[in-house]
Amino acid sequence: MAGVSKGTVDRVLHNRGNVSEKARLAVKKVLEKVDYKPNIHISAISLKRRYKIIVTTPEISIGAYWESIHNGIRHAMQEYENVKIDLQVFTYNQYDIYSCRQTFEKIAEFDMDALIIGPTFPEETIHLCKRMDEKEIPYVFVDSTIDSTSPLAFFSADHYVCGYMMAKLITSIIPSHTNIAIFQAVRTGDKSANTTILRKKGFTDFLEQNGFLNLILTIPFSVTSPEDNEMYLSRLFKTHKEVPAIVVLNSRGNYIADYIEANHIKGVKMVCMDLTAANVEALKKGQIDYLIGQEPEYQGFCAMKTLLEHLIIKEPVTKENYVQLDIITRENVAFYKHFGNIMF
Amino acid sequence: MAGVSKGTVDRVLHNRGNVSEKARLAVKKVLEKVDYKPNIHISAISLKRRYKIIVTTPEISIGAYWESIHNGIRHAMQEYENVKIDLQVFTYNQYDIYSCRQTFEKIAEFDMDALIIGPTFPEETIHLCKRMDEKEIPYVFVDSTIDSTSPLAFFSADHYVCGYMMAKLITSIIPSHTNIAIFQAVRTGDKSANTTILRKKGFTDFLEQNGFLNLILTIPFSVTSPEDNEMYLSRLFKTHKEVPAIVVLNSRGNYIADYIEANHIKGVKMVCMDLTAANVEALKKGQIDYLIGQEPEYQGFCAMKTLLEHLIIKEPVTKENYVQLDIITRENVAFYKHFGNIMF
DNA sequence: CTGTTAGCGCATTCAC
DNA sequence: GTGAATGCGCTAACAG
Repeated sequence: MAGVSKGTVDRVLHNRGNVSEKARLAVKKVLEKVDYKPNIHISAISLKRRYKIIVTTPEISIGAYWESIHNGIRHAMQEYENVKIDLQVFTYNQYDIYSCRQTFEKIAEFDMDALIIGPTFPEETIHLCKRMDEKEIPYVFVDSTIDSTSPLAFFSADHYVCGYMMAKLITSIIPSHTNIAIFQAVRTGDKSANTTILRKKGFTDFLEQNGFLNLILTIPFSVTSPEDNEMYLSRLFKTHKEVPAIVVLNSRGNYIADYIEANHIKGVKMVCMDLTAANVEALKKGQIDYLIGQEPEYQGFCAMKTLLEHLIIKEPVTKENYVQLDIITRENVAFYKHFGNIMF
Repeated sequence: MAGVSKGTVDRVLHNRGNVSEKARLAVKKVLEKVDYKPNIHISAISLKRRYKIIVTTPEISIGAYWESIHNGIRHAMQEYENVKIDLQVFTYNQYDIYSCRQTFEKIAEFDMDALIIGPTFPEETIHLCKRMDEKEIPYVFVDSTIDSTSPLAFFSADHYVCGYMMAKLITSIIPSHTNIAIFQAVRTGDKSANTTILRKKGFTDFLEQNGFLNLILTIPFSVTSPEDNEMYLSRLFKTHKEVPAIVVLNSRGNYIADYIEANHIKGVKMVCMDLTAANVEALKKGQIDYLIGQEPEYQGFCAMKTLLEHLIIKEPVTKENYVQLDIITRENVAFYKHFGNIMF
């Protein structure tokens, strides 16, 4: 249509240069007119290039939160099976800041085309991102985003709203005088995860803004040395004659639910995070009343998909992407497929 | 690998016959070994065939439920842009059984490769499906499914559970003695929609099973002649000194919310269905407390996607597909993209 | 600076 | 029954 060959069109499409201004304009005009959209799948089959992509997140345990994110990532790779991807995964211990630091240092040395980061500690992440910025390697965040970085995009829940909703839900099912115990994970290196901080803020803001006067008990919670939890828990249930309501700000609510069941404590209302296998079980048994889901598969899926689309056909992407905060009860949990539901 | 040419492999893949048993087995064996998966996108580009697909649903109004389903259908077509599809849409008046009957009669006469049905009236739908079965034309349901038919698949919420959840939600935010008014749509021809019946059953079952003794007022609700609603509504709020809680079993909760606002009635708790533009607005304003979402875009998307995959690469599909029942509040509504979220 | 050619995985057509 | 040839939209290597 523009009176030039495929080769020239291709050069225009990918700004490869070596095209006369006249030909370039002619081609551009036609592309505009026919509203040309490249087909990424077809592109991919003919593309010889291999992409090296690195993924770094907290360690993956089966049936837990981060496994879902990785599932989503793999799922995107399946959908773009024609794209030749070399994937490398580096996990770190999310409860140990030194583990994170070490892993990130190592990653920074590698060569790659893009990076997916599941961040926990802000400073370490910022440091890694700086290195990527220097090398102009695009990176995207999943689970949460970190200030002072410039990712290509992020896919995260709004953790402030998340905490806010947890407060709304727990207060909707307990008497106004009931104490509320909030559990948050302790981490070596004394840094809280950025997500926990935001959730806690949202939680207390809700109570304040809506005039709730429940006594709030903040309780540390160790994933690495569970024996400490026993102490806190027994103290919690002994010192207060009336059982408190419980909110767990990380995905390990099932630990608390198990303690409560093992000790035959009755009447505890619980709101927890994430559809881990163990949490879902506790929800079904009625130990947990509400779970908040944050679409981890979808996050991983979108992260990888966005990256691939950016690498293959340039096109600008939406940078800020907040995922759904699903309110799950024992009634609707069965419909939240641990793996499905990716459109867009 | 099997010592035959591409042509023979293709014949085996598509059961086109004209292949010796020996060659067929050799190819099958190799396909098995390499775990061959056809790539539907690449298939589609080389496929000469055009597919004629008909969609029939209730009429579409902007910002309303059925528009979302159609959006999802179109979205699937975009994702499979290489597939040559001739789409024809026939809508009927969902509040008029005769309109439905007439539309379905017309459709039954047409020739097509596949059909997507958004059903309302069981008998009319069964009749249409019988005709399709005779001609061996595959059809899939969206929104709800109908007994005594044999669709290729259906994508629907579990409407019984939906009603059950609405009961749980409304009772969680009202005092135990509050009356509950249930609105359900009236339809000419005196047939209720199948979805309404199921939701109502779920609703009353929840109350019964959990010992709730609230007085239930069932109120008819006309979408076609709204002037009748005024009468019912004013009577409702006059005869009962204490304002009742309200549950609307169809997607038009905003009508009631508007009445309540226009008449300055305070303190009404509401649980309604579907993220229509008007309902979302009422939710944000605080008129509605909970909305139940049923992923209409996703339903439409999956329906079309399933059909295409069935038409192009045969492979068996999952027949029964229950979608998420999302619990939406003013806090999390912003994250439910009216258009996104399609994986798998 | 430009056009030609080959090839990606797949379907189709036609001659053997 | 079978294989070879052609083409879908696209990238890439190369010859001019």
